[in-house]
Amino acid sequence: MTTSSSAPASSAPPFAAPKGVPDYFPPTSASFLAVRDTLIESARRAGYGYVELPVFEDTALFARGVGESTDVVSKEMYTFTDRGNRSITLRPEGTAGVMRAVIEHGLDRGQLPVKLAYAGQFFRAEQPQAGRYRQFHQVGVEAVGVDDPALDAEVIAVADAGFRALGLTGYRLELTSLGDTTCRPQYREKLQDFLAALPLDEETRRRAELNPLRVLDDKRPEVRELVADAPLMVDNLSAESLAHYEQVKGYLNDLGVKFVENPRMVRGLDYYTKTTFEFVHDGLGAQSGIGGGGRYDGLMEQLGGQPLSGVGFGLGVDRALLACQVEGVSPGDETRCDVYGVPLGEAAKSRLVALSAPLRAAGVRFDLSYGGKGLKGAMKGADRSGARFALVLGERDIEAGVVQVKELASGDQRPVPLADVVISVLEALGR
RNA sequence: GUGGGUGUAGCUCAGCUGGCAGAGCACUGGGUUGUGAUCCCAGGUGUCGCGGGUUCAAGUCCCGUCACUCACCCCA
Repeated sequence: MTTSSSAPASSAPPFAAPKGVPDYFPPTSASFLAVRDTLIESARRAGYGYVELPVFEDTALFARGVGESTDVVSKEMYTFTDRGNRSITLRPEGTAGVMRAVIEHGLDRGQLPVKLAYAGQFFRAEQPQAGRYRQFHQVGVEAVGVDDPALDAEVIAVADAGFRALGLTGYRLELTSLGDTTCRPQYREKLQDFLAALPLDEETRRRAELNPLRVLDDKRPEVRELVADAPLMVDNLSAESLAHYEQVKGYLNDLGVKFVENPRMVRGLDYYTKTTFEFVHDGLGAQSGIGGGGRYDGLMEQLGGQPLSGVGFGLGVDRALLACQVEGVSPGDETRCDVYGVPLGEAAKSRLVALSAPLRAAGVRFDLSYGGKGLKGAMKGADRSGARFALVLGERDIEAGVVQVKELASGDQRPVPLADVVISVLEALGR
């Protein structure tokens, strides 16, 4: 690397990442990958097949699927017009896109349920905050086509197992039911009547009109007190929804998944029905939800497909990673390489470069010192790489047909024949 | 969109009521010519976010501005 001395030192970098988007780089990026992969693996173990879907879709898909009146659609979408004059939106959530793909490719015409998992980034133009980014990452699953409470429980268990596999313990699962198309409208009216009689401020009154459930979840103590006696959805469920809810709880007990009921839980997306849940972690600040989901029985039909039920979740990779950091667990924590090459001179360098191919092919994570650093600098590189062994090679070694294998932690060093390097290294690593 | 907090070295941050730019980590070179981490020595570490004002004198006080951040709202 050459340094340019012509440009004056400047305090501000020439470019900064757009507002509210995270950069992940080593060593944190290793944990990020591990979190994402661990959560996907949990879904894979339950028979969910991976789907890779586009990051942008027709704007109308989200407007119709997520709901026009939601905050997400009304003010948080990244929407633009493409060169064909189509309105395009960067996906703010995952379920609508999966449903679109299921319908478009007729995945629901085979055996049901269709069980799919996805991972990727999502976009919402919100004010950034701890754990809330404008580009964030989720792992999600959707199970479409079977209205079985055991499936609700499975989805929840998959999320729980994923978090547990990460080593997380400081979270809880909150559960409730939002009812169905018969009982929810009735309850909503009942709740609005109750709220209308309360001395609420203008802002809250407006919210009561738009989404009365949300008022129940207000953080202000004085409001909480006012709504303490408000009617609750769980007390006004239809017979069918109530039975469904009870069975979900029963299956969760069978699965050994602990939960607490929170009848005041709010979901920001319109499509949820019946079972809804959220994984909450204390210690993340205000954005405490590390995952959430539920059942969405009207969504497929709403998007022009068959009237099939569905249930799924979205788990926040960024927030799960934060939770890991808060709890002091570091998934994916490993050194950068196993073995590090230290060449002395050009001849040795070309020998080590040549060796890197067979070593890596044998599964050894191998790096070497570039740039002609000299022994001291190259050894320093070996140390910083976290490698267990250094391969030191100089003129004397080449003449003798050997390479020095040095264990960095102990300082022990021994020559091995150059011809047997790969085998010797594998042996030294205990493989 | 609305509030609070913070902007000093690559990173984490000191710097009291105005008076010469600081520490640790990291980085580079050296301390036996073929050995790192430890130890010692030397060294870049800098528009003190930016602009204006007050003052003999501003990192410090005032105004503006931008950025970051936390929170409201909302949510993964």
